[in-house]
Amino acid sequence: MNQLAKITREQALAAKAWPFEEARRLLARIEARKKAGKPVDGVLFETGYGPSGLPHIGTFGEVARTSWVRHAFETISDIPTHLIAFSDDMDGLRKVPDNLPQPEMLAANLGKPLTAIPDPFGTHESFGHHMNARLRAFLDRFGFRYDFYSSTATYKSGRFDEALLRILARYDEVMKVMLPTLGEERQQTYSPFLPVSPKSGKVLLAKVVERDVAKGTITYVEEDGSHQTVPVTGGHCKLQWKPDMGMRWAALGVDYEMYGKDHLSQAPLYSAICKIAGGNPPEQYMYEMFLDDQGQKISKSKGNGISLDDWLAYGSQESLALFMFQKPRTAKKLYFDVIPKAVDEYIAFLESYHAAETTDEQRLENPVWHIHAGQVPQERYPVSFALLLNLVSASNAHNRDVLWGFIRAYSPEAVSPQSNPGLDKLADFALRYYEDFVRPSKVYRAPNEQERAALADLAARLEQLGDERDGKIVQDVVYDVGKAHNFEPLRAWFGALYEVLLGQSQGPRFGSFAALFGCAQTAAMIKAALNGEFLK
RNA sequence: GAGCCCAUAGCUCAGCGGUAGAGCAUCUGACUUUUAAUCAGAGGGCCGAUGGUUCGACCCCAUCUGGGCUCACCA
Repeated sequence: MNQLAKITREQALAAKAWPFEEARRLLARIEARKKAGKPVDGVLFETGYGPSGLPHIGTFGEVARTSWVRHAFETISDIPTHLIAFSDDMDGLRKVPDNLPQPEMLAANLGKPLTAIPDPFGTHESFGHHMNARLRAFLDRFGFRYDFYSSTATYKSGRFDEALLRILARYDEVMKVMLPTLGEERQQTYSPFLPVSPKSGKVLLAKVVERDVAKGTITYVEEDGSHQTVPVTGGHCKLQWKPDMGMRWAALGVDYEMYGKDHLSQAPLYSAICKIAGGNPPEQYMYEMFLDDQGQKISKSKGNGISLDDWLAYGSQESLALFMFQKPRTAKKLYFDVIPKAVDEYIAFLESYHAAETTDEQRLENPVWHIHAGQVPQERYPVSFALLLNLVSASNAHNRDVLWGFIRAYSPEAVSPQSNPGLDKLADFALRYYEDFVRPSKVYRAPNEQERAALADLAARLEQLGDERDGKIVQDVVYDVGKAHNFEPLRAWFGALYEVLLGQSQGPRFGSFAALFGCAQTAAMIKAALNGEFLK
């Protein structure tokens, strides 16, 4: 039961699953710090978030993956860990996002920090605060452990001041790093410091004409052409995105950060700035981007691929976590068809985790150990999700009770929604899948004269059966009716049943279906079909 | 141009140092009072190419070829 207690540090140190590989890199970093005589009071993980858009499936992936490394680290070391979820809420709003209320209000506030713009939803202190709350709700929903940091609040608190002043003092070095990465035009006006205009409140991409290291100020050209002097500290200036990341690494002492491949080429810049700001760049891990079924990059504007909500509508959270766990450095296709596979793979990993012959060493390599942070649930899934999906579409089982009837009939061992809540959830996913994908493709047809008479006959016979639950007896009746009405071959009779009643060309054994669905209910269903109610 | 990823059965992929695997598809059989489902089994791979390391390589290293993606403006 308590697998966690049996795992030894030696086993964890030898484990090959990628979070352990990462944890060992991190441990080596910390050992080096100890050797250098520097204090080691904790290990800091960071994940970043841009709050001008809602959290999405990638946000989940990044935080989940970082959390797995964190947990792996905790099993090989007693050094305390922290994970910062950092929100870039001081960024100026560059364009009005789609699908938000009050676009004209947002347009009027373009350029201002997100935390200085009213909340278009009207529920929070600012737009930034609103989005931060959404992020936190998102992270809490999945039970992530984290410390939330607001960029605005951190700048204002002075926590970045020391690093900011160092960057001001070593301005030329910063420019030497940054300028080669910029276009010729941008080089003319570039400054790592973006002043927050005392006049307009906007975060300005302004040309800096003077620096005073002793006073800790810069003088820049305002939008109206005047010269303005502001401190670089205390939230009066924000750093450009790339230096911002490096400065933050230095100021907060970040030890570990992941990013998508789109950041890869920028990463050396972050590290260079971090060193200039007096820090030691963190261990970094690049993960690949997701592709759609055509192999194209998933982007919000294209609307290809699937969203987090899509996944969670048809598959479990655990299955999504498993997908994120597997091969982070391979560009994987993320589209609808991978969900059932991920769900069943999760079930398979769960089974093998609990199998008697599985060793603790093997358990450490099993994704479910990571996904559940060592506390792997005992639940069993004797029926696969693939079978459930087949069952629900083949059986027309569009309500839970009927579906559970089929599940019991198919399961090799006793199951119930109470004792198998996970399976019950899968049943819900299967039902939703049915509603969204199977039902719309159904095509009902009207019965011909022969079929009409037979169906009426069958309805009457079913009513006589009352609450008969033996599928065989009911099947005999169905067969009799077909014979009595001279269907040749007899399969035409069954075909008619499916096409008229279920709107599909194939279906479950009809007797079993009627027995589970209820003979009386089935009779009522036949009558409804005869009345043409399915043809609309 | 720079960098990253991928290349294994018809398809989608797993395997990452010790005699080639799964799912789907195909075929055969069993069961079935239609089909489907289910169960059992079969066929199908010079593991992209060439060198190297090794007693031994799909697995490690180098080079090459093909495909894909990311960054080259702004965050």
